[in-house]
Amino acid sequence: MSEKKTQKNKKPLTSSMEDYLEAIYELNQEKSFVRVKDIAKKLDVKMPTVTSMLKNLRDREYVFYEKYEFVELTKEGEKVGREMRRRHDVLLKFLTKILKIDYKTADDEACKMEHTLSPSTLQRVIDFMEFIQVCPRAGMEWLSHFEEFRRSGNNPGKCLERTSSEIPCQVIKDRVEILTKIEK
Amino acid sequence: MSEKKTQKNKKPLTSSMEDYLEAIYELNQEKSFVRVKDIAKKLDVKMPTVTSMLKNLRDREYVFYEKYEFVELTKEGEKVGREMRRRHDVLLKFLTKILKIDYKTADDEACKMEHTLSPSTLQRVIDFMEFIQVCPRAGMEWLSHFEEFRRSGNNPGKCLERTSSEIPCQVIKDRVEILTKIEK
DNA sequence: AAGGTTAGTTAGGACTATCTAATAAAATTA
DNA sequence: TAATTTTATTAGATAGTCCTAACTAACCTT
Repeated sequence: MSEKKTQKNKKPLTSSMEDYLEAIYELNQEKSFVRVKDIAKKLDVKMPTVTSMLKNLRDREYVFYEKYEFVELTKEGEKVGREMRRRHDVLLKFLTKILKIDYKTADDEACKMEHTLSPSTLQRVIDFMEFIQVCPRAGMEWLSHFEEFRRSGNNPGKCLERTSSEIPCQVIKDRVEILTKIEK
Repeated sequence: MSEKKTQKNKKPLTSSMEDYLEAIYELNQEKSFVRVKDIAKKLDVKMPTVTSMLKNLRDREYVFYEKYEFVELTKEGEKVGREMRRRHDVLLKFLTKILKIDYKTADDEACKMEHTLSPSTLQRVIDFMEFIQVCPRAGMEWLSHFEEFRRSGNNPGKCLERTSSEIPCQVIKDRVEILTKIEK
């Protein structure tokens, strides 16, 4: 019996903990050292809250932390921080580039969503964005009609007009394919 | 300056409270009377947790509740419950019909997302789905290529082939450029 | 290097959401 | 109706996240 210490004692992280790790990850990229004050500011909490969370994260081995010293992420902590950042970016892109939501709102929403979506759903969002880019019937030109559509009170409008040109472009088609593969 | 009681004492609801109101709303539609036990089961919590939440929601005037009696939503409570259900449905549709996520997963994700999205973002999701339906270049037939696209490891495949002759070279060129930028 | 400013910590409290164990009321059944 | 079962409540505990107030360490600045 007994959960061995080898099992690494992994209670799952809460959303809040993920926020802290993401914040530390970002600050670390900007500054190379991370202070309590900056974390507090970024997350809009008071410093004592940060201190107590750091102790917690230290116990769980996501950060190195000794009092009055700068904070550093452990390997595991960095992994989580980077993953949260990646999720955030994916969602932000989706919200701004596909749904055409303004940056500030989208950024806020992404913050909240990044904790809830499962990896597979997130991947599906990525795939969908890629599909829109690559599929010639969609693409950015098509998507631009979405804005029109909304502005006109969800009236089909120009989107109903077909494009008429019939130039074959095998070469460019190939390039699309190559690009798609490169991202993998 | 005193917050008048006329102002209705509105602390914002937590996600958890929203869950309870949604659950009660749904149970009410199935059964006409709602018991503590059923709420507990639906939300996967123990009965005492429900009891204490009901007291809380009663204080906030979202439910009528007297001990040992059935629970009912107030007008306000019903409004919230219905709204949560609506949000859930919108997200479920988006996840299953657009992103092609399987029902069970989508339902779980919708549960989590319904609390975080702002009304305006949710509306944007609705508009986007409508746009896809209405715009002739997209539509369900187009969307069916998304499944193909994924299955083939995100290879444009048929989606590209069958329409490459309809799309002007310039559009595809632009798309290549955009694709390149977005992945940066 | 003394004194002030800034940054960080400790102590202690509040609130939410959950649980278990014990108890009590309501419903069912024999 | 009395006994049993089911449903619900109370009491008390825990974990997590946040706060304010008071104190302390580290850092500048003269």
